[in-house]
Amino acid sequence: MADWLTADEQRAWRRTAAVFTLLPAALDAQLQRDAGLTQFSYLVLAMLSEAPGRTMPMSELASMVSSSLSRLSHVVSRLEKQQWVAREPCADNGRVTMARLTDAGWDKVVATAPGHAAEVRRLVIDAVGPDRVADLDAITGEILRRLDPGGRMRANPLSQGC
Amino acid sequence: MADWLTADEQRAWRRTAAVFTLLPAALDAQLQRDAGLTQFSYLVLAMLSEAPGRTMPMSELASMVSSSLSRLSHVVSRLEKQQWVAREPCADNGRVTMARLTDAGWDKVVATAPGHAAEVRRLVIDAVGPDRVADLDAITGEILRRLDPGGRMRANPLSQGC
DNA sequence: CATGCACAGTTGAAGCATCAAGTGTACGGT
DNA sequence: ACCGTACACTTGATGCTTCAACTGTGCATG
Repeated sequence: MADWLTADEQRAWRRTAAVFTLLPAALDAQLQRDAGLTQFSYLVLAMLSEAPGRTMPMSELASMVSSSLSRLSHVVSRLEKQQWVAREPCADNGRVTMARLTDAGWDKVVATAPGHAAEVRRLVIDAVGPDRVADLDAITGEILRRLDPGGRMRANPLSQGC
Repeated sequence: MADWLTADEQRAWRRTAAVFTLLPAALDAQLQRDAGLTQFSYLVLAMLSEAPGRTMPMSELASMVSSSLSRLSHVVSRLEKQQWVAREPCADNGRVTMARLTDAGWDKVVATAPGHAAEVRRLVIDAVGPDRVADLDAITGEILRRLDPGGRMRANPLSQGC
């Protein structure tokens, strides 16, 4: 079977692929264990916690967390059941729905963020070392440019301290 | 809300997190569209295609693709239904099951690999540029060391030319 | 103001992943 | 030979994600 990448490229990609398998699993495991949250649902809460009024239209939130509206809608339904998020119609525009972080949701984020941030630091930031954080930033920036040619991406932050 | 990472670290992490959302989705989309395969199921086929005799014990295969035995078992069941993989008992050891890539499975890999490799090159290798492939290799290597402290990881290659 | 179209969002079904439990095989000790 | 334990899986249920279809709102056009 032909080699489509050079040996060096292949090694780099194989390692990258392994990280793509293991890192999300590790971060999910920490959040699930300590907070009963998915990385994704945590991200949703975290983004809301930074929004003005802790409130955002669903579609804006969806683009912030890089998800489909459908996926977000399902997740918000679950978060609503736990009373961490509330849905409200928008006065200005009849077809937008606002997602608002409740006080309980805020408390949840506050309780969850430090542990998650620590895990991110341990597994990523400290792992690559202070010298290489800039390289990581540059590399992921280049890849993002390919993935999101329009540059339409929002920050997609894992939020406060993450 | 306190900042648990410095501004530089945070930016690097947010970009990284965005890549972790978008890149697997992009690669999955290509494979799904062109071959009706998941990235994971393709990886399983690809690993088998490189094994001697195109055959491997389930548990070895699982560690190669960094998955639980449970997940692998479900996926192999599906691949078996499509006649791409066959399960066979092992003569030497009554408790191992061998997974074997069938001829049809081999053909499937051959048909699928080039397109997938091209997408990997486009989105990752060419995106980071030849100068930075070594950096990518180093960074992912460091992260892997944290994720897999025992060093028990297999190569986790995306195989031929990927 | 009627028609058509695009946008914002929801819903239900189907597929895949994860978890907990179960089966059966090897192996160590007694 | 017997027992307990650890290993190599498999299976079924549950939950999340994705996909396709649907509702309802705004907006442009004639």
